[in-house]
Amino acid sequence: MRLVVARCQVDYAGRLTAHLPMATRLVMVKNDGSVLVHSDGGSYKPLNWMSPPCKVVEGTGEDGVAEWLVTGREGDTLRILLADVLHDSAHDLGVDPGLQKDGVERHLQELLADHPATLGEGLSLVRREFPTAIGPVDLMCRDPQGGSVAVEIKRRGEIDGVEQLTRYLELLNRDPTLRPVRGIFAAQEIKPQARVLATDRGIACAVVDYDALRGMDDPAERLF
Amino acid sequence: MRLVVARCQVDYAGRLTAHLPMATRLVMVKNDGSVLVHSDGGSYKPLNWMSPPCKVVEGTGEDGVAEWLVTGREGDTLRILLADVLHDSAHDLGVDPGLQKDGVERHLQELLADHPATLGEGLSLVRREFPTAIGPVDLMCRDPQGGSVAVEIKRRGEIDGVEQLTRYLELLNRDPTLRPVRGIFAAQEIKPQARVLATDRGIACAVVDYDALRGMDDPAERLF
DNA sequence: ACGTTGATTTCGTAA
DNA sequence: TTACGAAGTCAACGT
Repeated sequence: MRLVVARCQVDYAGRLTAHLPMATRLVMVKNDGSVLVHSDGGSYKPLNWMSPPCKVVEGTGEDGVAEWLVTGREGDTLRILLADVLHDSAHDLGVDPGLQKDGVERHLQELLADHPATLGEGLSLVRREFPTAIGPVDLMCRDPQGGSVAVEIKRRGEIDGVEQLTRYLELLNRDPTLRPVRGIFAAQEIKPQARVLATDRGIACAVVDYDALRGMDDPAERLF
Repeated sequence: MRLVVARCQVDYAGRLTAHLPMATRLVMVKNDGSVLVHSDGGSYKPLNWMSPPCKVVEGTGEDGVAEWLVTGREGDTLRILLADVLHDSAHDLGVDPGLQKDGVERHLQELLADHPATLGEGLSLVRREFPTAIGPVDLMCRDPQGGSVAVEIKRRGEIDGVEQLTRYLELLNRDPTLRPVRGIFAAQEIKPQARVLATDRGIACAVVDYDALRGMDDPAERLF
């Protein structure tokens, strides 16, 4: 990895065109050739960048100003003019062992599979990841009357999730051994527009309390 | 901005928990206190990070190993153990003038609002961002026969956009004062699958020439 | 190789 | 301030 701190101007041309006026920034060049231009604020997203695979050609423009031309796979280009180089160093980082995660949507699905009744009175689990031709339904349950209930789980409930559940329900309701199948859209938070669409399609909405579920799951974390 | 290259171990606890084993990486500390941990590959997204506003406390753990504790607003924490520091430098970057973009969907919508006839013979604009219960339709137009036409605009036309327009049309066609409403799916580029789906649903596709539109908009940019 | 789905998404804009 | 959609989204996973 190479780190360059310099006054620079950056121009990108690809799916869009973007321009950064001359200012002092960090230019990071990774081992695979990818380039990131960071300022001293914002979030983790660079001001401008080129994703791998790409190629960097270092040249010299007018007035002896260094010019880097980065070319991507789809013909997009990033041009960097380096006016004053304040720092330039290279480092051998080796291969990273990678990130280990825990606590994402998968976890929410596991908790709800253990406590399906929190989604609706008397619901019991049939199976998780119930297979269909267009992908697995998060949870398949049964209600006290013996009816089938398909559950789609999201961390944040938006319109896309309702669409997804709608597709599952359409398919499942063609199966005479399951029909009729109703749907529950479960999420930690449900956006108003998603709720409108779900209600319009006869899909119930369930807001899930992740911490409460975790408490039910692990008695040690209960408060009483 | 401070740049540290070091063998380090990183642990995050917040909305999820994440762990990075000991390895050599770049740790970037921005002026607002935000921290980014980058490896030498991947994309522009760091392996781990803390978004501003946050606070960094440098301490010393067992065996004299440096330990940084980064605390975010929502009580999430990032703990960094620095075993071997290979590089450590600080740089004053100042405030960045910011990025200028061009060519996004908004601009395309403005241009098409000014020239609706490029979408279909004799079309005229009723209004941009025509409101519905599930969100605004990009353009609402009227054809020479007085029929309503809903237009969904994308830079790249994919299946999601067709689904979106379908939802609008379904809703709009329930309104007796508008009915019947037909749809046009407009984009700079339309993926084959999206075109198939649109056609199947009786939605017309319009491929938009951004440069030509811009030329119509600004006579100075015309080539002839 | 391609499509689908999730994300500590981030970022902008309009209500 | 909030809420929503778009992103040069990226990345993991299944077909």
